[in-house]
Amino acid sequence: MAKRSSGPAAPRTPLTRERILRAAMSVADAGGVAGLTIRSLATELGVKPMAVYHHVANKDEILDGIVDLVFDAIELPAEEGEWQPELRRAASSARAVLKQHPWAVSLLESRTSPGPATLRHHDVIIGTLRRAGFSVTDTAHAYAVLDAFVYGFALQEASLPFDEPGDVPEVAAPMVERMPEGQYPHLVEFATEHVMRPGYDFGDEFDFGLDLVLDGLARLLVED
Amino acid sequence: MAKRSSGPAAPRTPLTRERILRAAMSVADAGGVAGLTIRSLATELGVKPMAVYHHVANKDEILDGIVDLVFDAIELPAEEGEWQPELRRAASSARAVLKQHPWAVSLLESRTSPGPATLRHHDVIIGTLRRAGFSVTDTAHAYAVLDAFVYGFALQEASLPFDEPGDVPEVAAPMVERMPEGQYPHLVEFATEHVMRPGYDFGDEFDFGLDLVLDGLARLLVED
DNA sequence: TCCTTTCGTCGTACTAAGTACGGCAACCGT
DNA sequence: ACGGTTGCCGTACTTAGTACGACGAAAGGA
Repeated sequence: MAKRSSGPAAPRTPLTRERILRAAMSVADAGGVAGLTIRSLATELGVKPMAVYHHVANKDEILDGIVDLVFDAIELPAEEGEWQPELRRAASSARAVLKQHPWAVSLLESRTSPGPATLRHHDVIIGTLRRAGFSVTDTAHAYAVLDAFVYGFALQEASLPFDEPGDVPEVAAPMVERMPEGQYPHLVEFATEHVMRPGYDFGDEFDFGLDLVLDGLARLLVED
Repeated sequence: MAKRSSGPAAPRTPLTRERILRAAMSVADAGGVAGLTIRSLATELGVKPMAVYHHVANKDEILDGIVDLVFDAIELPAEEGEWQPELRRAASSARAVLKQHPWAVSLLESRTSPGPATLRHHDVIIGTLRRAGFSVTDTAHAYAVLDAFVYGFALQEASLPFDEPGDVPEVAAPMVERMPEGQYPHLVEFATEHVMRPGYDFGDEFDFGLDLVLDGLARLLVED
């Protein structure tokens, strides 16, 4: 059988940090962070638990790693484009990615050591704002609102009890039923007259909010 | 010794669901959600672990419970006031409470069965928006942005690696040092020229963002 | 006042998960 | 062919959630 080595530095192709993190993402996508254990991860990789620990120090490092992978998947604004469309695209991408990996949102809070993709992401966004003409102070303002909105929206989406807009009535109806009569009148009105109507999709609220934020920021620019 | 019974229904005053949830909050405040275990909770209560399970079904119920306690602590807008100041007050309160209990933010995502205080909170906010004159659709828009911003901001605050504004330089300086030369130019500029300057406090960004959002919503109202 | 019923608490123990430690085997260059 | 290196695994210890059943104190009736 032919050797598989193709040069001076060709190891055994086994289990790299990279492969571990990818697998960890799959497992988390399938079963949430709670379902991501060293053992489930090892099973996914077709390997015994302790093998993993030769490539990462501990589970926290895995969690940090997959958060950074998530940031890596988010589109960055282009250097050349106008700031508004570029930031809109980046924000939409962020939202889309976070929707695909809902566990990422809750990890954001507990991870305090940002990886390279995370830093790059922040760097490029800040750069876009500065180039658009925002002062350093206003850049701080702008980035804070924008990020807060995107993360917050993702957090809300992640905590929705339904995945598909079509599922809403089936899920919402029993919840409304269980509410004590007249206790939450506005909530009931809101649910029956809006949320449970056909065509409702919470995700649609994203564009509204994003435009509101970007408009507000634009106003900040012209005032100077 | 006198009996302690003061009527027909005077139980033993021992370990109620209420006391358990309060204690769980304290433990989480002290050591984060990770530090909240049935055993640590039992210790805090001066009781053995299994005693807890006579008042709650499982740990998830405790987590749901303390999330609802957090919502309970958030001020509600008053029925009589004007919508803008009232929502501003409610949002500020939410942010303050979430800052005190940073673990709550990450729990929001994983909990899908809202408690009474949570429902009340939503109900009153929706009511405030409706009374202000927002249509049902616009109420949905408005609530989504506002909540996204508040939660997102809380999420950002919770993931800051420092607690006190004064600590910033000590924490940020080594992070900047560790960044590869020229890799993140905007980030470095931002850190050195803004974040590490005396007087910087990320929390100050909240009011800016909140005003931006509320202004945007007000504009929505007059356009009709 | 004593016994019984009931309810709250506890002891024990099982399972899952993170991970330390040391052994072993496959592959490398010589 | 051979020793070293690298990567993988077996075993086992620790912590955490929690099922099950026993124990003990409080409340009510005889």
